[in-house]
Amino acid sequence: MLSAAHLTAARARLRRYPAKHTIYWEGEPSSFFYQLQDGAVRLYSCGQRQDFVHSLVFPGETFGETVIGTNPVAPSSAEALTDTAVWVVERAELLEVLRQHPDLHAQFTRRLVDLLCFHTHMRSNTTLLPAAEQILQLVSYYAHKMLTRRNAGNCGTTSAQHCCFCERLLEQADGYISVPFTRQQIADMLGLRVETVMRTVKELDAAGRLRLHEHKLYYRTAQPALAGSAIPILS
Amino acid sequence: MLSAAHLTAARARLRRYPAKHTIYWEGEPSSFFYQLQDGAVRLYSCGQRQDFVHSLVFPGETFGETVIGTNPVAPSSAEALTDTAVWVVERAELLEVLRQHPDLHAQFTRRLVDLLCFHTHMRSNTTLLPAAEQILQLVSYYAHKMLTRRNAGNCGTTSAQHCCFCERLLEQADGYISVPFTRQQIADMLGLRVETVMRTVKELDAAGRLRLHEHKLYYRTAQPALAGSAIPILS
DNA sequence: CGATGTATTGAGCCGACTCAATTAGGGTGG
DNA sequence: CCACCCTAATTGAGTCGGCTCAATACATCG
Repeated sequence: MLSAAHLTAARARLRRYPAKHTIYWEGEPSSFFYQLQDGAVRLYSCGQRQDFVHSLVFPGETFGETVIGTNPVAPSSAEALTDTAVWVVERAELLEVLRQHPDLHAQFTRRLVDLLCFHTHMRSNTTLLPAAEQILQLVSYYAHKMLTRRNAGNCGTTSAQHCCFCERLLEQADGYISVPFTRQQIADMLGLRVETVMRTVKELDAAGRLRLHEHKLYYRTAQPALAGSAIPILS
Repeated sequence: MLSAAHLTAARARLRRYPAKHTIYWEGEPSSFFYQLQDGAVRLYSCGQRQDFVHSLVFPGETFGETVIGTNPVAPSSAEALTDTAVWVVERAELLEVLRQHPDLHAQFTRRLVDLLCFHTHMRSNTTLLPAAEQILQLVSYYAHKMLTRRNAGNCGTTSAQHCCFCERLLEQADGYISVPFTRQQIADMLGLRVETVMRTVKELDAAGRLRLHEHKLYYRTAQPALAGSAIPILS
């Protein structure tokens, strides 16, 4: 994440996109780097029968990092899920700022490493785990990510950085949080079908690994609080 | 790839491993960065029923890049496929050398971007494409990679950097090259089963998209040379 | 030649997908 | 508050690609 000073140094422009607007298409030459200020973005690939969502981007996170490669081509499309505000940085400016600020470059590199680990992990999950485990891991990953945002105060209506997902993530008293994704979104992130997610989630509920209540999905982030004990929410 | 000077600056040690030796395990804290000098390495994850191979590493390529993250944990296991020689660099040394050499850091970052693009692409392929297309794309990717190595003279018995795969990759006069992978290796890289690869490859042969001859697999890297025309091998 | 590893093939199973229909929840204009 | 609309949630029946299991054929190497 670039600080305000870095954004200024890189001549970043704040652009606003309406919901469903495509910021760039997979396969086209990349020219820009992005940092989401407000809203939500999905990175995805189109298929004949379905879309595959590589990841969701939350405010404060960057995307389009691959622009710093030589002769870069977008490996995915980017679409605004809600009305969004995005800092847009030109490739050359980004390269220059990274050159001028070694610490930022190091931080940028760590972001790449995180992305790489995420995709590596998801890739082996897809191959090696049954649908139920994949769903749990996905929900767990995003739940922790959103809780961290929430706890850092980066979210909510008082912050400049709104995120429809984090805001909809309601913590329950008993250590469960509501999962702010639709079945379709979960399916798209795993390459599964809505119906499969539907049925698998019902099984997970029956097995006590998730909870279903009034069509909403709940995930346990912490052990149920026992009387008198104070167990912090995992982050 | 680090030059000899960089390796020296980073106090890299050349270590040799026998075939089938595991260099590190998925899940354990990472302490080192590696650059393959000689041999071949596979990065993989173990599953209950099968292994999943994230990628193959050839001489001159690096692996374990994720060690530069904060609190790094290996996202995959690394195993020597043949007898290998590997330059091993301590995390702290790598960080220091990258700090001292901005150009190297930039190059390192581009390597991460390449890896990210590769995994992103493979991930959408897994979800969106049928087995036949996945096999073609995989073979195409590695064929080009190995041909590039070959053409750059980094391979062969006269070079210090041997690679059992590149050496086995024989070019035919008609623009076909032999694919140096076993069906099992292809299956592991795609998360498929040997039998599935077997059957799909036969279909691809029938469809003229691949060629099977005496149990060996051939991939067309260039158009069949017409009389009098000089079509270069794609790289 | 025997051992070991890879290639092949066939039969049957199964999880995930396809297709189609129905129900529920939320938001909007009247 | 109600009719209407649209998205999301559900459910059932049937299909299919890829997997499982088992057996056989090749190939290479000591």
